[in-house]
Amino acid sequence: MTDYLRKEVKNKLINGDYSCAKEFTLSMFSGKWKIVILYHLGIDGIYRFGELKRLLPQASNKMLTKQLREMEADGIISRTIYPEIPVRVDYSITDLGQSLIPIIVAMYEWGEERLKSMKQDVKFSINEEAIK
Amino acid sequence: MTDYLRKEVKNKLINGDYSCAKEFTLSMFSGKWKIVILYHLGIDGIYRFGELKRLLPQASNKMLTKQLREMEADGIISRTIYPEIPVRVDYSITDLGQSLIPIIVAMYEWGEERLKSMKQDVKFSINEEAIK
DNA sequence: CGGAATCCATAAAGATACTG
DNA sequence: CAGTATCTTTATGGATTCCG
Repeated sequence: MTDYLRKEVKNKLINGDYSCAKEFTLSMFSGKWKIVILYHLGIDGIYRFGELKRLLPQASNKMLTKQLREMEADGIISRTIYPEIPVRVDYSITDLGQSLIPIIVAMYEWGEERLKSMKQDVKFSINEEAIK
Repeated sequence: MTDYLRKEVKNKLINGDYSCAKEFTLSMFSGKWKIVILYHLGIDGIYRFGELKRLLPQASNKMLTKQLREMEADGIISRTIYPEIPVRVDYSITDLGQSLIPIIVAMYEWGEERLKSMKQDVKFSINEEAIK
C-alpha cells in the first residue's frame, strides 16, 4: 500500500486536507526497505549506492533506486554525486530524517519487547492462518 | 507493500530471524486503514463494524474486514460477537494495541510539525514530480 | 447487520539487459 | 559505479452478489 499511501497523502495535501498527519508520517518510511535504509543512515552514517545494495541483497536496482528517490524527495535523506570516474554517489540522512529516528527506535523497542514476550509465551505457536 | 511486509515478517519469524523488530512493529499498523482504525479505537473506544464503515466510507467491506482480521490476529484489537438478531459485532483495542498508541501519537505530532513547517515555508510548493 | 465469495482491472515488484 | 529501460509476473484492491 506504500505507493497508494503516497498518492493519497499527495491528494490530501493538494486538497488542503492536512488532517492525516499520522499517515503523512507513515508515508515517510513505510516503503519497501525505507525504514531499514533510514535506520542505517541514521545510525551508521554515509552509504554509497553499492554499499546499500550489499546491505540489502534482496532489493533490486529498481526498487532500491525508487525508495531512495522518494526519500530524497521527502527531504529525509540527501544524495551527493561526485563526478569522478567511475561516478560515486553518497547517501546520508538529513536533519529532518534524523528527527524520525526516535520514532523508529521506539518501533524497534516495541518490536523487541513483543517478540520477547511471544517467545516466552509457551502457548504461542506460529499459526499460518493467523499470520497470513 | 503491506501484505508483502506481513509475509516477510512471517517468514523471518519462522526462520527465527528476529532481527527485524522495527519492521515487525511497522507491520502492525501499516495496512490500509489500520493506523486510523487503531487510533480511533484507542482514543474513542468501541466501534461496531457499521460504524467503522461510516467512519471510513472509502473502505470496501473486503478491505475493512481484512484489516480488522489481521489486527485481531496480531492481538492488537479484539472482536466481540453478540448473537442477537441481527447480529452485532464490537471492535475494541487490546492492551497490546494500546501500547502502540504512544508511537502513533508521536507520528501524529511529527506529521503536524512537518506539515506546519511546510506551510510556513514560502518556497514550498507541491511538486507533482517530487511527491509522485 | 456483518460479513464471505467471486471476478476483474490495475498496480507493484522481479528479472534481465543495457548505459554514461 | 550507479543507475535506466523494458518486459513479465504477481499482488492488491475495487465492485458486485450473496448469505446466516
